[in-house]
Amino acid sequence: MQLELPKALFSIDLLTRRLGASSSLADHERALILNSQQHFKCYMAGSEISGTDDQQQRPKLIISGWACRERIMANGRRQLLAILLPGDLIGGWVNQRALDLVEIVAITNVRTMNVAALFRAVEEHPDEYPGIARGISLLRFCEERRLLDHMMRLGSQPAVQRVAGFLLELYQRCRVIGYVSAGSFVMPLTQEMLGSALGLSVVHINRVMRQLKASGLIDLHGGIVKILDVAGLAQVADMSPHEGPREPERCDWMTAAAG
Amino acid sequence: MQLELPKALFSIDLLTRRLGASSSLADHERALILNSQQHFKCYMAGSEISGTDDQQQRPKLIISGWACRERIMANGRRQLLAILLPGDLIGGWVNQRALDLVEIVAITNVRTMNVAALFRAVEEHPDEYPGIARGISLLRFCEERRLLDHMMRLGSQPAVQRVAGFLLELYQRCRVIGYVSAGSFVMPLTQEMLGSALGLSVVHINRVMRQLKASGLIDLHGGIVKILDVAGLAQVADMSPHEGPREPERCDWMTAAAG
DNA sequence: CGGGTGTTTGAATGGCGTCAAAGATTGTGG
DNA sequence: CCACAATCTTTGACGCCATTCAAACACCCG
Repeated sequence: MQLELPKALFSIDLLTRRLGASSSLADHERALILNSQQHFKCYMAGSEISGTDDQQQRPKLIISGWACRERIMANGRRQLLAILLPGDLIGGWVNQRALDLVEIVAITNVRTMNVAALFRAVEEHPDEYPGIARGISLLRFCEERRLLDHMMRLGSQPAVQRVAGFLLELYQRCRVIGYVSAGSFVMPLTQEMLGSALGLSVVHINRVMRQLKASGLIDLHGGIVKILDVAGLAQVADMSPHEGPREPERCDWMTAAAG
Repeated sequence: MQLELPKALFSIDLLTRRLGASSSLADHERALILNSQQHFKCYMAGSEISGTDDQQQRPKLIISGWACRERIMANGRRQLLAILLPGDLIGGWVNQRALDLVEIVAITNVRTMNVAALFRAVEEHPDEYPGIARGISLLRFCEERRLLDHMMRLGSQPAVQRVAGFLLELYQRCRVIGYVSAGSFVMPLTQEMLGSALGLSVVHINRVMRQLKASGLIDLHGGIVKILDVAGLAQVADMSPHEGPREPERCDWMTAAAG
């Protein structure tokens, strides 16, 4: 289930870029990140990355692959609370969050990096690594905001809007980490997983996807999603098309999500 | 909209009990809390306690009254993300959370206490006030956990379960802060607000409430909810009644929610 | 080639929303 | 103290969105 792998090629870039997204890092901060390049782990698709009983909860960074935070109810239904992409942090350290008690499961094969040493260094000398500290906070903040966005979808949007908004979010996140080319990105979620994330049945997910394809908003073939009309998709995602006028191009969450 | 009020009577008890819930407080910690008994504010029902533009975001403790975190979508629908009761904290300080950017609105008249001075003292000398620091973390942790629970409701439960679970949560929270007597508590949420919180229409909330009353699980008159059958309500909340057997009395979230 | 998993489609059922209108409750002013 | 408005609750009828059931179709892998 867990095999040690040789040092990943692009993990340095990924980690540096993500932690330094908010502010430029000083040289000694970059050096600290470089020294943290170790303790990789690999999880097979479907295996558990972090369970509810996992007390230590070593903080990790996802280097490659997709994962999700999922909770299963007594009635057997499962709910995907969040999708985790390369460059996302998991595991708390201080000020443990409720999110960190939710089980994390690998969707594809996932490679992670243990950032416990890096975190410890930043915590013990917070004044020495202000850029990294800000980067960590920002990453967590963004995930929380995404969680609230998702809650809005579940609570007050019909199926088409939910799917549209969710796809847009994935698109924007993939774009930030360089996983989009020519408007397309690999989307390894099955329709059943999409349903579990969005609170919809598999069958209905399928129908909605067909509808979005027919509308010329997206294209979907062999696990590759192509966003054909970002603005149109954003418009669908934000409001039901039959409810009154709306100022054009006010996709504020797009710019916000790019952080 | 905001009027200074004389020192509240029971706010000391409330604050001490909530911050000391996880561990007993030292004498100098109690003293710090006592010295923080000032800067009260009162908000009328329906007014905004904390907006998205409110940059300073002074941390406050709700002394009395109910409030909610709400977000409004482009299509006009509003979603209550969380209900805030006396003894709940609002406003971040360090490590700003995404939740703190959501508008907070008073449901009833609300009295709050500014705990900025107390927070600052704890942050500057964390080793001196370990009990209070733990208490603050615990309060935040509990709200996050409730948020996830609510997300589960919205994503994967039908109407009856949602309402049952939500009422049970309110009941447990009211019980902890001493607002339950003889199984009853005052519930100032209108059915429209319940609908906004649970992603259901007013009409359907009404039907579900009638159903719960007819089942002998709750009683409801004049804004007062009486929980007649806690175990039964928990059973309804956790799983749909028609889906297979289920081990009795495994209401794990009840004990967890009492923290 | 066959089995397993994921996708696609149809038909039927039902949960929940919408519309509409009639009570019930509360608060306000004369 | 009563009348009145405003808000909230309750109920019925109707329609639609989404689920469920069922089966056919595609794809991947051993």
